[in-house]
Amino acid sequence: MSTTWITVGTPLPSGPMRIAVTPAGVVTSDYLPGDTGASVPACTDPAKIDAVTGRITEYLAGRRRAPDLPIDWSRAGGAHRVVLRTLLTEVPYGRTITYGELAALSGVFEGITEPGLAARTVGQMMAANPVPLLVPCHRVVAADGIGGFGGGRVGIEVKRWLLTLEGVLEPTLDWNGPDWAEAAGRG
DNA sequence: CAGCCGTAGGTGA
DNA sequence: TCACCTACGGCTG
Repeated sequence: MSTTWITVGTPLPSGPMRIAVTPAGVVTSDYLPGDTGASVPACTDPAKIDAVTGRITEYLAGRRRAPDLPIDWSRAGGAHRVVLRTLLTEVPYGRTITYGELAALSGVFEGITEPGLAARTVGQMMAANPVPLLVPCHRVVAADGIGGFGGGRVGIEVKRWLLTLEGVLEPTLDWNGPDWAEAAGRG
């Protein structure tokens, strides 16, 4: 499977994102475009670059409710994939769900009775989400707060930024995204 | 209210 | 294949 990278500039606190695409769709996205090995070449297909760049840019500008890019699910299998797909299809823009609620909704943890175990496992799965942003793992929060996020210290800032974009959180003074009042319908 | 701990899936070597 | 590391949450002191 040929994989190529596309770097997309964003207003996120973490800076540009790195998106890996295959013929099937987006297989990996990463908020922190580290030097992930030289074996993967940059994408040179203008159509793909336009689609990926355009839709992510529009989503982050508040002009689109989801990136709506095709996802290559090959990096997530079994229960992991079920949970990610449940999140993608059941939790809409501007809504949040707790780790425990998503666990129950996915139906993957039927036999688990240990309190908190299913929720923690979902946290693991979110942390291992191969396509953050496309699968809105930022909408999954802890029962008693915002929960965590990958990518070190800047990670939680990215989560807060995305939740602010979707009108879940109120913007801070350094908010650099689209007009929140307009996006929230308070015009 | 602030820790502590159980438990299982992902990831890198 | 193995060891290590968590993006939680209920319970205890």
